Amino acid sequence: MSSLDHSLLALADPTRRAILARLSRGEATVMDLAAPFALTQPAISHHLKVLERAGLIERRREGTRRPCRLRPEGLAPLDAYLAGLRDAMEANYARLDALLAKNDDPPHTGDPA
Amino acid sequence: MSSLDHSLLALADPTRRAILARLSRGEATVMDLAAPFALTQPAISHHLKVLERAGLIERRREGTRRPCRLRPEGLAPLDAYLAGLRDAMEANYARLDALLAKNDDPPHTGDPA
DNA sequence: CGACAATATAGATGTTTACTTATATAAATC
DNA sequence: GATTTATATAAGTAAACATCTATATTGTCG
Repeated sequence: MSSLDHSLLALADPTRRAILARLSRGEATVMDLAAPFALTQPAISHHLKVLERAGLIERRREGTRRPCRLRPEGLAPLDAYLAGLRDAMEANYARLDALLAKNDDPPHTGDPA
Repeated sequence: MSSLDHSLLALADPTRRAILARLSRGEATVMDLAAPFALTQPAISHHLKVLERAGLIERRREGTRRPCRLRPEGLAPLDAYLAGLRDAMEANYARLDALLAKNDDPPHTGDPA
């Protein structure tokens, strides 16, 4: 599974985005995160694993706690993909525009009604 | 459901990203798209509906065909979200860095080994 | 070492999602 | 108007996912 898959799957869940939003206000432990979300601790642990696999967060050990924090580099694969996709979209759009502009006389497919 | 949800859910599926990649080489009909993907036509139709709901593609009528093409504006919600997330991540990171730099003497938690 | 605290893992369950086949709709062509 | 072509919708199924409860792990403190 590609890094892009992991990133997009991680972000596709609203709970995980909420966790990221919470983490953007600073480090938090699993219990910290579980509280505002009306979810059990195992559920949060699982979400954190998904976010970690995606490279969007990282965790350190602090005694029995495992505080998480955001990991900015984790966005790189997504950024790269979106940049490429945007380029492709705009290039394609420009090409279509050019094509449509050229076709003042309709082709053999009875196209413009 | 937010526009962001729709975008991320749409992109989270590899088949749908492959469809976008194919569309970046130009317009295509449902049958055009079904061929290289070893999927049935209804499956593709469903994926196209998801992509359209996300605003990532648009379709026109051409007789009995429904050619699809990419829709660049569709990326705006995602771009906005990612920009905000990146800012939050970097701000948080900078804040942590500052914090760690200030703590040359370790705190009461036996932190740096 | 024993009890407690924070997190992880396992197993089970309900819901969603991707997919299939079969059928319906819509437009073109004869 | 009947047949064919392109797509959409419906109904069913299997796999994936988020979630829970229960339990295991790991580290701290008395």
